[in-house]
Amino acid sequence: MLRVSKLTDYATVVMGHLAAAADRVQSAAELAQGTGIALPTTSKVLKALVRAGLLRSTRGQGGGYMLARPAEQISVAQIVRCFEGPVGLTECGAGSESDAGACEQESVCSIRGNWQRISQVVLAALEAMSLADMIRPAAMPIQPYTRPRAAQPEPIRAGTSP
Amino acid sequence: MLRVSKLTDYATVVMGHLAAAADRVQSAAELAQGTGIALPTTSKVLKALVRAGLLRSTRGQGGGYMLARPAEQISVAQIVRCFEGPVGLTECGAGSESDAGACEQESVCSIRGNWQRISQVVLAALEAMSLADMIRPAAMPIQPYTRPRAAQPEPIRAGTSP
DNA sequence: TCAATCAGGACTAAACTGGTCCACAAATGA
DNA sequence: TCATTTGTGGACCAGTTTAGTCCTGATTGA
Repeated sequence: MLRVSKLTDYATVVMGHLAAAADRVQSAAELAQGTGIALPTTSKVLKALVRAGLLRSTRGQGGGYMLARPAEQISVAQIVRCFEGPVGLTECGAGSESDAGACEQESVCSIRGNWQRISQVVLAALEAMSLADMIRPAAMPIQPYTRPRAAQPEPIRAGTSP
Repeated sequence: MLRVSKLTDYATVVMGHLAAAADRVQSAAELAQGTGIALPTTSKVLKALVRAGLLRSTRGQGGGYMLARPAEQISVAQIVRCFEGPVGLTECGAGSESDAGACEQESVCSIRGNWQRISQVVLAALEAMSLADMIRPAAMPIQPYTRPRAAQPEPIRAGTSP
């Protein structure tokens, strides 16, 4: 798939919703209704975003969630990382100390370094886009895409209701 | 994860192995041994690559696999697409005619267009790198990555044995 | 004809994801 | 002080996906 998980997708939508009314505290219920995402799921997403420091929450009556900082200072990469962990297209070296020695095909593994570079480009794209850009119709601070050859993938999605 | 599947990963390794000895037919067993990937799995990967037109196979004694065209003319995007389907980070609009109407949050869904652009950058990175580049130590025809701010993800991987 | 080799697909086990729910903690206002 | 509102943390489950294996058949060359 090379997809971002649904929760990540939801997160961008929820964050977008919060960014659109940046100075107002909104409760999980409000956000759930506003985005069309089920309340328990919205809640789950919100909790993760708070833990990651992207949102601030207040409890009690009149409580709810707010962006922890201006939308311009929140990158899509930060949101993605919060649900997907460190961004990288392959998992070589990312963890498993016990695996040491598993990847012995030195001869072939120049491939690894190149995968890393590809991942960095992906990461750069995610870093370059802020939440503020995201809620603007077609803002895009990253370099344009030049179509390489023939037929290409169809559009994609974000923000579907569950 | 924002990961490519293991099969995709294996595929780049196997293709790399074939590219390294481009004029020689190699059997599945040979490749399995050469890459350290289990034979049945190697075989599965090879079949998929043939079906996608990236490899040519010959049966019978002395049979095996070869690149369908020079490594310079095979992009990483083609390999990825063979296992992951159309590249796109979110699934909005990718299919499900029955879902029409599910994504009604028009207000928020400028987000969707922006996800599409991010996906295009990813795709461009994958298109830009050929299999030939991939087996060269650090070749990288795509623009360098400029580190955005503080701490960042660790390295990644490709080509681990199963 | 026989052995080597690929082709296609079924199948299983494990892992992951999405989604729900519950018991608890904190804030607020009466 | 107490009831109510709201977030917190974690457990849990069902469905899906993924990785990996295996089997049966087709093709080819010796």
